[in-house]
Amino acid sequence: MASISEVARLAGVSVATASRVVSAADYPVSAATRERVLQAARTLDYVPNALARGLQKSRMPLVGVIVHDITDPYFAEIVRGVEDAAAPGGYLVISCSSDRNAERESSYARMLRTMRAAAVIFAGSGIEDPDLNAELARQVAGIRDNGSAVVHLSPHAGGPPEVGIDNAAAMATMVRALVGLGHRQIAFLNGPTTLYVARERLAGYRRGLAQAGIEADERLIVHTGFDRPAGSEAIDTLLATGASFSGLCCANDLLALGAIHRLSERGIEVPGELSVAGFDDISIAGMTAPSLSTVRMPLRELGRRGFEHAIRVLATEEPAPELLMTEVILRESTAAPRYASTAGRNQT
Amino acid sequence: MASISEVARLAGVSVATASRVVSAADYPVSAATRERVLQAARTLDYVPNALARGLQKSRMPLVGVIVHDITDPYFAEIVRGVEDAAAPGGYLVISCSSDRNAERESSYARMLRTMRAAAVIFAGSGIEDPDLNAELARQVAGIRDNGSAVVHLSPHAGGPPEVGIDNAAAMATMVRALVGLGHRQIAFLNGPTTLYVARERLAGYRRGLAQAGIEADERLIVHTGFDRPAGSEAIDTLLATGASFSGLCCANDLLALGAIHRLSERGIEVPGELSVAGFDDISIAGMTAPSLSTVRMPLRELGRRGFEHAIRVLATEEPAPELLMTEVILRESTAAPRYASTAGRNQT
DNA sequence: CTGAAAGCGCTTACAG
DNA sequence: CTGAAAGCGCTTACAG
Repeated sequence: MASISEVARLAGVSVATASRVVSAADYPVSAATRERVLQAARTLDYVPNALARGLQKSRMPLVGVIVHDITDPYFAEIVRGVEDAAAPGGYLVISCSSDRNAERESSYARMLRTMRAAAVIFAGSGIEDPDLNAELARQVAGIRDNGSAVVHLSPHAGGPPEVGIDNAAAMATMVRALVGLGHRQIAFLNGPTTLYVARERLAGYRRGLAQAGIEADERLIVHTGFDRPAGSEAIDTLLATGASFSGLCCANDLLALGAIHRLSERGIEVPGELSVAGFDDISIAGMTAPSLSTVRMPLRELGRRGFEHAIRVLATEEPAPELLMTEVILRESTAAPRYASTAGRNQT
Repeated sequence: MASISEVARLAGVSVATASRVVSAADYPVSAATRERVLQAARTLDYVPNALARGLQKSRMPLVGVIVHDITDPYFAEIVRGVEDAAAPGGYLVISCSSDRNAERESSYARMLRTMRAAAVIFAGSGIEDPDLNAELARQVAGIRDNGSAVVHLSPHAGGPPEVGIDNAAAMATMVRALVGLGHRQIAFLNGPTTLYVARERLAGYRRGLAQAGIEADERLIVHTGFDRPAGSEAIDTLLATGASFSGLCCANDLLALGAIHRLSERGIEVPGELSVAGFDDISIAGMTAPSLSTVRMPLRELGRRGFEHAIRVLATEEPAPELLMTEVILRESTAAPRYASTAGRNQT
């Protein structure tokens, strides 16, 4: 691999000058010299060594995105948004799947720190775990210390996200949408209680009911995981309570999809007998049968804006937190209750 | 950020010694000295600078995975496999979505080269495009020149993958499985003809028919894209031909899912009136309604093995190419044809 | 077992 | 507009 000194030699200039033409776009260099250097770089297939430059700056054009699982479409979409925003500026995006394990999050944060990544974006919700969060906080402090940017897209131990949405308000709106359809007995499949985002969505569920003047029935709230199997299992749990309900709000789409699958296995019609709503609007939400009513999170934009936020932090701009818009999308999985609004499906 | 020299000073040793204890695990250092250095590193929260080390080695523990789109579950799964294999060794994984644009592939390859990524894995099929492939070949040569590893998981302009599957054989097996169910008229939704993998799968379709003694009907072959909308559109194209068929093989799962969706919109029952099969076994294939019959590609393992292959290349081991096993999985989207095996659904 | 020193490939004051 | 030189933070022969 040709180095800048070889380019300089071939062009008959100093490495300082060569460096200026290949890197410092605006530094004054005579047109003739510039041309000679560029020509030399071309003939040698010169590719600058980003490590040498990064060593100077103590920062690499690398942005780590810490996700729960890149295989979860929610996160894939966010990562794609980050990529789209990052690529034009020459930044590369590192995917870090933590499986919601705080230890792995810290470990990834440390590796990112080691490589002096310019930015670290926490895409998933924070996990409640005092010990490990302390370790994570140390890594985050170290990253910031280095002048790198840290951005959260979801609530976490340290507080609200720098770029995010209002989870509680959005969930409350969805609950009210179901009420608007005529539902009064609405169950809730919550995500892991150790996840800050799940708490917010649960709070939103309660708030939505309260706003509609409906008292929450604790039997209708099931705490589970955040993936499809968890949604299936939760249905069994919910039905076992014997409580009646005609609507079901889920803390995310994957839960809703799992729930619908299990409901179909148990011969319960959606939305005929039960209306089901998700949250996130992952890409497959519109493609399932029935298609899923959900809260649209601007996932790709979230990734994009998260990166842009980081860039502003790197420019020491101290950008203000941003709240992105969400939208309730009613598709095929929700409908007016079949019976009178006070009747639940278990009410026989 | 504390540097190794600060650690050395605090421990009262030379930087050479400090470096040896924090990095060269096996280099002989007296126990007492080692302990003092470790202690110093701890109190200073020393995090080694991977850039300085990478500059030495001219290689960073970074592996770039060039995918068509990280949002496509096929690729997300592969990237996850790479992550799983890479993390234990301290490698970080870079996601590069090219959108099947050869220019963006080259651009990513160049950036990866700039950062001296230790490995570059091409997860998606190569794209036929002489000009751009020449540019891509230059970048790949540059990467190899640097001592980094390049691994393909799918066929490409340069030939077969280092780690992959036998696409043609697998598709032929699926065709024969449909024939085994009683189908004789089997249509094929092919991916983009510019993708080498699509060609192999098409060849497999033809081979499967030939093996079953069935002559291919060219009207039953539709060339389209590789995503869901392409599958939907292709159904319209196919039905417009008026040709009759009772089975449909698709070059990938997304196509099959799009096809099923459109079929349902047009009131054609799957598998009642038409059996549909995909290829890849992406994670949602088993969760759709009807669940999708497909060829299971060991996606995650492919990613894992791809990384391990790269590691062996880095150790100058010249590993042999690997062929991973596939498996035909018959789920709900395929069944015996409703009418006599010679009857197609358009035969009224 | 330990250390002094060169060098990896750049960038950037500083001087001219 | 151009160049000599220091320095970013490590690793690694080389010498002892």
